[in-house]
This record gives sequence, C-alpha cells and structure tokens, in this order.
Amino acid sequence: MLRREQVVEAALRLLDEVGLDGLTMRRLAEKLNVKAATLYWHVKNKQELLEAMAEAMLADCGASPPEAAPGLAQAIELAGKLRAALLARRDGARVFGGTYVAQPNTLRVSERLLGALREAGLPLRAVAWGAWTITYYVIGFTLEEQALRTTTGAGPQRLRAALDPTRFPQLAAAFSHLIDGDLEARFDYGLRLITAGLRAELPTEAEPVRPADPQATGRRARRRPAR
Amino acid sequence: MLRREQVVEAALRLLDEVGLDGLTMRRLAEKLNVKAATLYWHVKNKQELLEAMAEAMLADCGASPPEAAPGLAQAIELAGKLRAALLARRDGARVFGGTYVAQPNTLRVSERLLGALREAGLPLRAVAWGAWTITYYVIGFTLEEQALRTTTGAGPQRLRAALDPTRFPQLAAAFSHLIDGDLEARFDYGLRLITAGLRAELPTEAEPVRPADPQATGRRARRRPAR
DNA sequence: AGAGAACTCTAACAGTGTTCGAGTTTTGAC
DNA sequence: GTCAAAACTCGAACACTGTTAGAGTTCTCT
Repeated sequence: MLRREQVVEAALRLLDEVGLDGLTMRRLAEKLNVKAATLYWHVKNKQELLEAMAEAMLADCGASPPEAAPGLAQAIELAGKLRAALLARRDGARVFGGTYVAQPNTLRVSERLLGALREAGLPLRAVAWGAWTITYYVIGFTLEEQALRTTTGAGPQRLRAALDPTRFPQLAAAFSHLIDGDLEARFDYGLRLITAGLRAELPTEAEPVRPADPQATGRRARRRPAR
Repeated sequence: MLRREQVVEAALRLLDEVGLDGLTMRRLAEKLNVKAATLYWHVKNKQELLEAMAEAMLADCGASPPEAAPGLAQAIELAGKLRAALLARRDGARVFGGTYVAQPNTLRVSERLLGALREAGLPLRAVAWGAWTITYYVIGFTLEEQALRTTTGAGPQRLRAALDPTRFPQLAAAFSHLIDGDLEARFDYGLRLITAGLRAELPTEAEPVRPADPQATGRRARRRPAR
C-alpha cells in the first residue's frame, strides 16, 4: 500500500538521481515497485506532483523561527535558508520556479520573511515589495547557480571562448570578477545590496512610523502604545 | 529553401501563439510548410533552437547604447529594457532562463550593463557582482510576472484562498500590498533597492579608486562638482 | 459474509524529440 | 551544357512521454 507522502519522497530522491529532465512517471513508478498508472491514484497529474515536491523541499526552511537578530539580519538569514533548501536538491530551483505553490511550508517562509522585515521597522509597502525583491533575487540566483553546477565549466568556458576583448571590453575587463569562485560570497553580496537599499526605507527618527511590535511575530494593535 | 534565420523567427512567432509548452518541432515544421525532420538540417536540436530564440529576443535590447545619464540611471534603463525584451514574447523569461547563451546580442547586453556600472564610478568587483545581482533580479521577477500573466488571477486567488489570518498574520496584513497592481512599479522598486545599495559601494572622496577610463563611453568624474 | 471503498493493473492513445537513409534540388567548376 | 558535390527535404520509424478507461484485486467495516 502506497501513500501520497511516499510518492513525493521517492520523487525527490529520484530527482536527485536523474535530474528534472529524467524524472518521469514510469521511472518513479519503477522505484516504488508499481506501474505508472498507479501513481495517478495518489496524484492528480505530474504538475501536482511537482508542486508537492516544491512544497516538501521547503519543509525545514521556515520550520524554526529565525534566531533573534537585530534589523535586517533575520531577513538575510531567511534568504540564505531558502537558497540552501533549493540547492539541497538537484534542479531544486527549477522545480520551485516552475510551480506556483500556496501551501503551508511555502506560505510559512513568506510569512517569516515578511515578519523579519516588519520587525526591522519597515513600513508595510516596503515590507511587501522588499520581500518580493528578495524572493525574486534568490530564485534567479539559485536558478543560475544550479544551471552552472550541473554543466560544470560550461558557463565560464563558453563565455571565455566568446570573449573578444575588442568587441566586449567591459566583459573582458571584469571577467575575473565575473567568474571568481565563491558563489556563497556572490549571493551574499547581492543580498546585502538589497538590504542596504531597504535600510534607506526605514522611517527616520524625525518622522517615525509606528514600528512593528517587538514581541512574537505578529500580533496586534500597532496603534500608538496606549499613550 | 529555408534558412536558419527563418526557422528561428517562425519559432518566435509560434511561441507567441501557443506558448513554450505548445512549441513542438512538428508544429513549427507545419508553420513552415515542411516536415519535422527538415528542421534538424538547420538546427542541431530543440535546445539549440531555444538558445537561438533566446539570443534573438535580445536583438534590440542592447542595440543602441543607453542615453547618456548620470550615475546609475543607465543601469536602471538597461534593466528595464531587458525586462521589456523578455516580456515582449510569451514565456520569454522561461525561454531565456532555461538556456545558457554566450552569443553577441546577449553578451552585448551584459557589456552595456557592466559599462553603465563602471561609468557610475564603481570599483571593478562591485561592477561585476552588481551586474549579476541586477540580472538575477530581472530574470526572477520577469519569470514570476509572466507566470502570473498567463494564468490570470490564479496566483492572487489561490493565495487569498489559502490565507488563514491566524496562521499567517503577516501575509494577511501585507496582502493588499503584496498583490497591489502595478508590476511596473514593483519592478522599479526592487531595482532601486539594488541601485541604492550600489551607491553605497561608490568610493568615498577620501580614498578614491581610479574611476573607469573616461574615453569611449566613459565620461567622467562624478566626484564632487569641481567645487 | 458481504458491500463498498481503496488501491493496482493491463492496455492503449496521442503525442514528443530525434535519427536513418533515400530522394530531390541547387550550386559551381570544367 | 554536363555532372559531381553540396544543400536540402522527406517518409518511416524508434524509443519515449503523460494520461486515461476499465477491469481486477485487496482491504475495511458493519
């Protein structure tokens, strides 16, 4: 007897083995000692399976609240966790980017990110739009990172080959920095650009906007504090 | 007689009609009054075709240099042009994001972006990494934007449906801002967060780094105004 | 024991990207 | 103008893909 949960787990394991392009219903069925048609009892179709996989990938991501930290450090930590979760599985970013998920794990990550930005004291629009910006950046970055990772060297090599310094002087000049290794550092750099931009959105002390209430995450009444 | 160029053009037109998932070699062949096998004379395989399409989409994007503009305005303009080029074709972002292109049009866009950042006076590492950040953001944003566009309302509706305010208070509170309309404005907002962060990377007057070479596109010295 | 739900299977459908080898057309040198 | 080589097109097939209908089995509960 098979449970939907097992199907999703097996699909994630298979994903690691064969990648998104190799992930077929028949192969997945084989892994479960079952025929392909059986899967359609547990899952509406492949798209739904992919969404379930995307959702499952974020299980640990927003599980525990970020450590208490001042300002935007929490948001940075969350973005790092999201990237890590996508990187943890082969083609994880492609799976995630190809689906639109509105399920608990995914929502909780957004919830936590919004909470972090709000706690940092940002006005509500900056919270919402800033969260979008961070999310898009993480997805775009991780997408490219995994594309590079699977075809090792293909990116830089093809780039270098195509690089005529007279036609593309800027590319040639920046080349060493463009490819210089540590993806971790590059990710962080971009993230910090965004958060630096967000810091400028903080209300000044002169004209204070009511800050997010400090306790817990959400809660109430941010009208002026009793006075 | 068929030319490779015509194949790519027809593929782009077909993409607009049927979307990326509907783009099949047989359908494309039909449009060209030809059988599918013929296409493989002009194109190695479908992946190569997609790369050629991605490259063609950027034809007008970096064609003319950005208007002379102070500081980071050029970079912002370029990012907008890139987004526009991807939005111009159905599923454009998915096509572009799914390929790794190192061909003239694509390289020229990067070249122009790097040039803009350098002209703004940024040190070389900030030029390179900043360009990556902007690129990833544009791709991630446009990807999501087109996903929303094709399944109208599906995103916000599903989100709203899943929104239990007691479990996801931050999402509920920010909801109206999260979905509020103008994607143009949201795009710009994120872009400006990044460029604001980049401005902080400008060398201070105290310890100046040699500015980008002035000739060519360059123009100069945005350090204090002559004084 | 028996009814109904839960689950699995076989077989097939319509469609996919891609290749092979044989045909046709065009081109350029003599 | 001839004729070989190159450029191009095609029919037929291969090995897959996601998905469904319907029949068959196994389990659960009264």
